[in-house]
Amino acid sequence: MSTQDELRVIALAEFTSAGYSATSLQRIAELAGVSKSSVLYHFTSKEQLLEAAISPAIDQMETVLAPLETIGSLGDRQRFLEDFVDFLLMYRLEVNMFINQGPSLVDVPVIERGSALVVRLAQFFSQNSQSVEENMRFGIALGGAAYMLCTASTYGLEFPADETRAALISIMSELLAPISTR
Amino acid sequence: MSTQDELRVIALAEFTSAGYSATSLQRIAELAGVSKSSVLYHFTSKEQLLEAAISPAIDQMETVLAPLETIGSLGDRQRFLEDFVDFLLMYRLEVNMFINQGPSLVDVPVIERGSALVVRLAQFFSQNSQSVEENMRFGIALGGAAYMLCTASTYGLEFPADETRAALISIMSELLAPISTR
DNA sequence: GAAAGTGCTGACCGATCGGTCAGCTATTCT
DNA sequence: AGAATAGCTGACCGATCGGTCAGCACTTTC
Repeated sequence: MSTQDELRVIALAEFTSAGYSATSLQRIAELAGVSKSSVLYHFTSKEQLLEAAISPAIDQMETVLAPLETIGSLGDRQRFLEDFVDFLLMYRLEVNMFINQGPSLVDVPVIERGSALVVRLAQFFSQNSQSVEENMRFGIALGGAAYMLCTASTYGLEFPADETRAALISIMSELLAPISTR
Repeated sequence: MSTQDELRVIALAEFTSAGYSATSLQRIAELAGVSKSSVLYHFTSKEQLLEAAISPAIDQMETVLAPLETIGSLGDRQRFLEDFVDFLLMYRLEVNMFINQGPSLVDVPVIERGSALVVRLAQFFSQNSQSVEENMRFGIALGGAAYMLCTASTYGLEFPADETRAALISIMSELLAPISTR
């Protein structure tokens, strides 16, 4: 792995666990075994390092959300949900960071891009219902999943990957099912 | 409201929205219309200001969790859940901060106290089941509720208080119901 | 073999951080 | 009236922050 890739991976892990503003370039450099100057050679600023760390996840979310407006049958919906859960599992660090720290990182372009996607997703899941509960079910599913996938390990909870996937799909299906099928 | 109380309220709001480490004492002082020195007169350090800001919430959580081990009937359980939801609503800022930034604030005593309470709560809701899904339902309910109560406003969502309470109780009851009743 | 480019470094910069301290003002206590 | 206390302040401190820059070693290109 190139130094640049290594820095991106380390930065993502630190940004997620300690927080963006609490993570110094110096610390990232030390963890990577290079100098701070080297970090700023590969990335022109701390903010650009953040962009590089999470933009692949936002790109992938864009791809996963592409067929959103064409979902028709319940089968379509189930397939989309599974793809979305796979996305959450694959990019759990990025998602957690976006969910937890996104609101304090407005004006970072990639964060705004992600926010727009979340709004689009929320609109889909509540388009046939303006009820408070319906909107809250979506919020709890999204925020809860992001929380589970990262923060849970704080309490020493570690789950097998396949079981995690199955459980997540099951719970989110339940939370996000159309009213008519509940 | 005394200057001290005002500082605590402002600090809590800023810590929650911008993050603990991203919030400077200077900024808190400016928002309160006093000098930075004045902040450090009322609170001996930034960390102690954090303690003062969230310890009332942790105290209240301790009170709410007190009857946890004596819960017997489904009625007990329902009453506890309602009390817990009321606690979440009352201390939404503190809870959000604890959930989102707690893991990066270990070694702060009040955070550790809160973590112990969450562990105790998790054990209750999964004591009769070590299944992955059961544990995840708890995590999603807790993390999701915390997310909804604060971050959702980022996306311009604002719900009436009473509807929020009812919906939250309904959703969390569903997520945390004993397996036997599902 | 000179020139150009890549990866990386230490020295250094201004700004800001959390925190200390002496001292000011106004109120309260004796 | 005088002493003590509470509330608050500006000046200042060392440390650390993100970021700049000249220059080093090495490889590739011409």
